Amino acid sequence: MVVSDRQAVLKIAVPVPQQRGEVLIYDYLAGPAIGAPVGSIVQIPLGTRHVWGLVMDASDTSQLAAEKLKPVVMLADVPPLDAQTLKFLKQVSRWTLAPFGSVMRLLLNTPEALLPPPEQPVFTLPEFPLADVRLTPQRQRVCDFLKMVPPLSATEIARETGVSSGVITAMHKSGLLDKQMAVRGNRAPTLSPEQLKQARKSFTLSDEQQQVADAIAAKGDEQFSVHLLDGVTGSGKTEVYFDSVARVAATGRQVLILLPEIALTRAWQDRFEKRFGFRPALWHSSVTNAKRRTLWRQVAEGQPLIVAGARSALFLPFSKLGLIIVDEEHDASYKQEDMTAYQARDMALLRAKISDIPILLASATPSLESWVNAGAARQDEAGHKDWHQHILSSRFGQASLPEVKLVDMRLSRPPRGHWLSPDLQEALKATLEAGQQSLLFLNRRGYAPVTLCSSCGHRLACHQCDSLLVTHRLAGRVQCHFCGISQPLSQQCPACEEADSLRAVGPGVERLEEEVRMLFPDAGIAILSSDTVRSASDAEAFFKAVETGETDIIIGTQMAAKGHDFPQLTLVGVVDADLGIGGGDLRAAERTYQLLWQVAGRSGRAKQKGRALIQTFQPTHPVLDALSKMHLDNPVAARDQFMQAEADARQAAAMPPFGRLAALILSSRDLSLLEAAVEGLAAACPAYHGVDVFGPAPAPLSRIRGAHRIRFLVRAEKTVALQKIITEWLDKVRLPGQVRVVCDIDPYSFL
DNA sequence: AGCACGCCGACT
DNA sequence: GTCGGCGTGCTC
Repeated sequence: MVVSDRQAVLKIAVPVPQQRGEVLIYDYLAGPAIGAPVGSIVQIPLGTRHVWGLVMDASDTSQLAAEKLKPVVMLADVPPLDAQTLKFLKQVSRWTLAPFGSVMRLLLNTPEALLPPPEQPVFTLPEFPLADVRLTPQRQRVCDFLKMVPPLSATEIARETGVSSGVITAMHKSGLLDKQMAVRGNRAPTLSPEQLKQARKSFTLSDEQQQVADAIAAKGDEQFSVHLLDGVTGSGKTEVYFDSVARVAATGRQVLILLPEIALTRAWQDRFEKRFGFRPALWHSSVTNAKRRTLWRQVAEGQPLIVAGARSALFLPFSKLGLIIVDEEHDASYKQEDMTAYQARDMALLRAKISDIPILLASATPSLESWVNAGAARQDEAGHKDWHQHILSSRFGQASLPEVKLVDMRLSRPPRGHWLSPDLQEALKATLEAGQQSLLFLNRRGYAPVTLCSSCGHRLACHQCDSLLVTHRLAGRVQCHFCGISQPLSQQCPACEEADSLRAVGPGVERLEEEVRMLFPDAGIAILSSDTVRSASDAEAFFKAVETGETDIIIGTQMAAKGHDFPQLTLVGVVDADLGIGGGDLRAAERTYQLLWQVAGRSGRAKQKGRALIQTFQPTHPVLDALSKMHLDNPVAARDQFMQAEADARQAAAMPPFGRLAALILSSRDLSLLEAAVEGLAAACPAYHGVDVFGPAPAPLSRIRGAHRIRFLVRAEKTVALQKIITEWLDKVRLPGQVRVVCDIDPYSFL
């Protein structure tokens, strides 16, 4: 059809998860959005519902008949996305092979931000005040206050005058106040000129920190560059990147600081506030709706802001972005593995490249990818020209790196059913007697990872997953760690029905606590795991007990490894260093190294010297050898030696970052249908030079929540257009509706 | 992703 | 005879 106005038809991207890596565009009559520029967010009818879409183009024609076109419902009450943000969304979609509609949803996840602000009740003094009503001092204060200010909400009046909000409602009821409905503007502060000036005030850094900060500044803030800020734990990386944050924020541009969700703790925020004198804008899963709405709109409007957020903050509609920081850049939680699989660190690099701004990657244990890209590896081709590596090799202040000792469990073996070697017991005792704190690290939740029947040998397993049930004594249940299903603990074997025959096998943190309590009955012992510390208030209580010295020994899972500062902690005991090393995981060694380094780094962060005892059955393994050299004169050299060996192995196997990898996971509840689909896909398998397809094989968890999963792995040379090959491959076959395919570019889970 | 349409089992 | 299970396919 043809219409008269040049912009009467809008080409709108719809939030429908179709078209792998491409934009699905439908035509709409512009209606109220006539003249809306590209990037505008509009509400449109789609089927029977209303959804938010993105204007991609305007036109006077449509291929479709006029009666098929529906009009746009409304234009969002926010500025259109700029060209850079649109380009970012498109490229994320093309890179991850996620449909553009799914990527769009990541950005449009805060629908309440798109509507005009809701009306709120506000209160004013009536024109003709009642003379005969008695005014209590509180009421008098409210009246005096309202004479000087515009209409305000009950909460605001209450806050400013120090009365309870009940006073205000009561005053309204008795006719002392008038109530009206009004739209309140954004009252939450962005960065004021005052604060921007404050951000720029000088802050004392150590010589080494200042040198690095200056080197980063010397590269300029006006174009794309990547800085790998590679500093040992406790070296003050945070303060160094705050220097860049301050410089860029002072120009009025927006700054994004990405942190693993778990690292967005009070401690980090306190550090921020200490440096800047104000708090950053926070973005993570538990930020309230009202705050999300405000922040989203401020970001879209281009107001000056420093946003600290988890990986989802990358999809805020920044319009004046000047700098990105990725803290703990090696952290595996930047990798999202479900529906829309993406690696936030890599997408942050993409965002910085598109916006032509600097990006800082900070870590004490950089990922092999970043380490190689920054040119730290000894290889023929140097790192990328835009990348720069900055090393902070000493701890800040009087702190030094902990002394690391390996405990050879073949020689120093604890009795059966116990997990602490005599050496570690001795160290715990000494630390306790010195009035200092210890952390025992065991990356296993619950009481025991395996429960088996001593009569028939049956192992308790999940009905709907390919996994074993974990005994949790504190909760009195056995639980599947993949689907979350649980059942009460029972003493009867479900297979042979023998009574009292189930035995817990292997250690979990709860069982370790039992052992420690037996050894040190008077010590304060606390478990730090996702089961024992669930909420912010749990965390508050936990850290308080550590701070006051009520806790002597912390028994922790992964949760204990990240970001927390325990000044009185001088001993770290790694109960089983071999846990993560086995298996066929590409990154197993790298990840174990990173995790154990971070854990060991919890020790001795203040004045007292710390140490770490690492229990292992394979003390000659490169990971453990490198860790044992942590405290030597040049910890970076020991680390680099390990990284180089890892890099060599990856290069020999042409694996990332030297080659490219993608996983295709097909899943279905119907196994025979799945197998047929897999067979069809295998038959259409691409055959190119420099491309290998492995599989089909059962996926890492061959069954989750009752869905069977089969996986193909595609490995390709670095120069190969991997996404194109996969798209063509999937286009060749038609899959039945019950079989789902998920692409994961650069997958992290193998096993 | 939603949501309606559509074709087969246990109930007022 | 209907209510409702979720398989299939469409949404400008």
